[in-house]
Amino acid sequence: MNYSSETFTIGKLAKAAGVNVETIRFYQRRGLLPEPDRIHGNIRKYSAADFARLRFIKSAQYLGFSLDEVAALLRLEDGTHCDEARALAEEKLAGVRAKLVDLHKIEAVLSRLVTDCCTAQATITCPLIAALQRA
Amino acid sequence: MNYSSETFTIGKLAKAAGVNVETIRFYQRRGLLPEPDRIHGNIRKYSAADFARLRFIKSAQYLGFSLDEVAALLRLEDGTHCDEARALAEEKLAGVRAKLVDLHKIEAVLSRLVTDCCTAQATITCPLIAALQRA
DNA sequence: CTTAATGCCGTACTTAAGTACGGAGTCAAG
DNA sequence: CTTGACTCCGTACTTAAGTACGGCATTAAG
Repeated sequence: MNYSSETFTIGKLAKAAGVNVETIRFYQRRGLLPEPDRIHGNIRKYSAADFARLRFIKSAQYLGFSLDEVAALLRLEDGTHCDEARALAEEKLAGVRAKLVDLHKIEAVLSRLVTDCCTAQATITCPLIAALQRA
Repeated sequence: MNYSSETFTIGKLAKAAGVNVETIRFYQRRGLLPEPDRIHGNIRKYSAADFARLRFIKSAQYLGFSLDEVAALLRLEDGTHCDEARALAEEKLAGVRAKLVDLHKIEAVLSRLVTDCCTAQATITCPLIAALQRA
């Protein structure tokens, strides 16, 4: 009966994608994954397409898209809404660049703090904490 | 009676520090701010020191410290635990640098996605979404 | 045939960092 | 002396993205 090697139970899919079983059920409730066919009465049967979709979700998430945004992206999946997808991506990109600017500043402050700390042994208060109080 | 210009009500302090009144009460419950003296029976009276401490919390938070870590930092305030403060900062710094690496990668992917999108009008599917599916 | 592993389901819990709410008391200005 | 703005308190709610739980059914292995 099981002529296709490309079907997964929920457990297999979870393991393959490196996520928790509950996460898949959760994505289903959120509408990010379609309710799959069932076999043997009640067991969810996933296809390679489901696996790809799960990977898509995880990639987009890594790129900073929230699950709501991923859902939006998935709704544009037919390729006729290129502009909208692009707008979403541009927004994300702007956010990422802003975050980069901030993180570079933070890195500078933190690394200065770390080098200052304990070089000035004479001072009574920790220079790191003192600096933070002035920051 | 009010001979000091350096006292705040909770509302004034909140406004001065740019936070919500409830946030101050919340920080008090978390032990990040001391319970202040009360005047007129029951009104919290804050000092410039409280204001400084609040600024400290917000700076540290901006640098990526969680409230728990801020609390730890504040416990080291006497300056005799420079090493520990430094260790915390070094940990944060490592985290920030890792995040920077990731964000740079993400920026590259996203900006390529954005430029690819809609340049290849011939394709049926949106290149952005297709790329994400392969990512 | 039995037992351990899965699967199913709905519901509740988690974490972080606040925000909001409702009712009561108080204070300063007009 | 009243009105509107603060303040007090404890409790409950919020958001995001899951995770965990408990009870029951099914299934694969030994």
